[in-house]
Amino acid sequence: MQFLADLKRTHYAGDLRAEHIGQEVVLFGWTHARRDHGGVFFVDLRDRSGLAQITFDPTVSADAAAVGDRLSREFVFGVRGKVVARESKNPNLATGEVEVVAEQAVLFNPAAVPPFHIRDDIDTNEDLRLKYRFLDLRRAPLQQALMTRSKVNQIVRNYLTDNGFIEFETPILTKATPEGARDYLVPSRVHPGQFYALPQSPQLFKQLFMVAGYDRYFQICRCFRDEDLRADRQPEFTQIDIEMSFIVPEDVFGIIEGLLKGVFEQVRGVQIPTPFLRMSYAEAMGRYGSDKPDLRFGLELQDVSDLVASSGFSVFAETVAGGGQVKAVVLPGGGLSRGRIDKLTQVVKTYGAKGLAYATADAEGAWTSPIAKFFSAEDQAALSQRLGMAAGDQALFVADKPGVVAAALGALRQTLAREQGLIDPNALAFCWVTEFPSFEWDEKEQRWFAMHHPFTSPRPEDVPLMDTDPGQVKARAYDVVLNGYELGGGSIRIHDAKVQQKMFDLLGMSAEESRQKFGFLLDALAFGTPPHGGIALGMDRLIMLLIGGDNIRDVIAFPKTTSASCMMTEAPSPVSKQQLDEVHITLKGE
RNA sequence: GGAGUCGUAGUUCAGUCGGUUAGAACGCCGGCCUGUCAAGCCGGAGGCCGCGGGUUCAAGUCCCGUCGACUCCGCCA
Repeated sequence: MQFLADLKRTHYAGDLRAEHIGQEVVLFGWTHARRDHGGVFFVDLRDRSGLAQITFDPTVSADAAAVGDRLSREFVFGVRGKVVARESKNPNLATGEVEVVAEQAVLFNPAAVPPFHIRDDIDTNEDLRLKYRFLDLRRAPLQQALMTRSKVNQIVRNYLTDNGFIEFETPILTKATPEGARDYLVPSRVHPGQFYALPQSPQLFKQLFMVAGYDRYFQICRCFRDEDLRADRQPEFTQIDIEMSFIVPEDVFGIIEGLLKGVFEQVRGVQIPTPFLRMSYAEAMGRYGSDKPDLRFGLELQDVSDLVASSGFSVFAETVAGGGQVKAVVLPGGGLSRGRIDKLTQVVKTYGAKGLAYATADAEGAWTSPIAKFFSAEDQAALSQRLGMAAGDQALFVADKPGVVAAALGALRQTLAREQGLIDPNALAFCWVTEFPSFEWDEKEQRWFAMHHPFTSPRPEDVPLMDTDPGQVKARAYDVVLNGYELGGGSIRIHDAKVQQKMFDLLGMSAEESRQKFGFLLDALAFGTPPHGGIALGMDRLIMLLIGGDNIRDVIAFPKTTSASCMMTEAPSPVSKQQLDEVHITLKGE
């Protein structure tokens, strides 16, 4: 009987249990560890399901033992044998009640000594693990992340298909877009000097599916943005992309809530309550200093601008007089040392704050604080009361422009919560953030930019404001947020060619320019476009949050480093002169 | 583009005030061992101290630059 041809795998190693005792099994896998006692010896066979202990006993099979004797770390082998109960059980192993006594074995392939230990609790530098990603991927945590990812793909497809969505593909080689993220460009060989771009998202294509009448579209698609990386951002990432016709935002919310409910139930076995909390952008920024608020803890931002406007503390008074804000976060129980506050001051400074004022209240609301001398006893009591401070509570203040106050205190809030252990690791705090401004003013370029994208519909009642006060226009846009991460975002789109043209005008795009860049869209809007809208969810972030991780590299099989390189393939890399010639490119300085 | 942290054996780290031959654990190689669980015991090999300059009688250690990894700011419609 030959392995592979006659002897097929009967089980995965990690699935063996007491119920299999007495059965003959065939296992294939890698040598995880080996414990040799001179006579009988043990080899842990590892496959994608886990480990099983193989016992090689020369008195059972000398041939099998001879094969087993050659096994070293990561050698690939197969074994046939009987499952037996162990003499001494291992409660730390899922298969710890049983072992397989080898009767026949085959060495398929030896292995070089791996550059790092292939173990679950590895502490090796990530760059080395990325260089040998195929070894890192043998580890259970990564295998589980990728298998979870596969499962989510299937749940999403089933759910959306069951709800009448149709899955389509859209081009990867497409047209460069003037707004938004930096494009990855692909030179054209056939058209010298011209370029395709990789899609930042299939935005316009999915809208055109609506124009074409397909009504409900989805795609699990790769998107590309040539911007700097973060722990939750890769240059190529995967979106669950959705678009629907004849809808209002609530329809999108319902579909997404049902989708996420199903995913968390089937993957984590938890019930998440729906509908999710809805919160305006203004409220999110005001209370949490973020458009993606982490609602797993309190520490809300509180405005004291009116109470300090006429105080003797000129930093606060002048900030308010200049149109700024003074806001505070209160840490119940306080106890932050001077050294801790210095560290937190560094945190807020990275967001542009000039400093961090602080005060500890007593039972009467009187302060112990370097700035206490600037406030009367009445002022101190009034501020303590406004902030709801009990004895010993510590307030941390930032005074600045609203944007700086929000960013600084928002980050401070997050840092404090983490350091003080205020976050329940099992909590899942979903919410929708709505009513985003349509436009933000760019000081440097002295023009309006679309906060979401230029195809986002303003609220109908705000359309006239586009002419008079663009900063006040609210968009029919929405983000779904989980634990402080933006899980996805979308909007109701413009389906009126006149409004779309108005949008391009406002963004400073001439008629010729808009026609050249988006002529096909303007054409489409003229040919019977239904009201429509949609959303895209970040698949990588979703998986990361599902497994309780904090870095999307851990849920991507072959991720890139923060400098957008692949340590394994060494991409990007130089190309030959001939390849450059074919696409009509001359390198600078050559 | 900017800030911070890190870079010493295959891996994870230590290395004092700049001073003799750069250490430990794990891994690796050899030997012993019949019930281990990352087995154990004995022995051995293994170093471009990221790279380049500088200061010094002397640099893993101090200074400057550079490369790479990570985290963050800017950026990410």
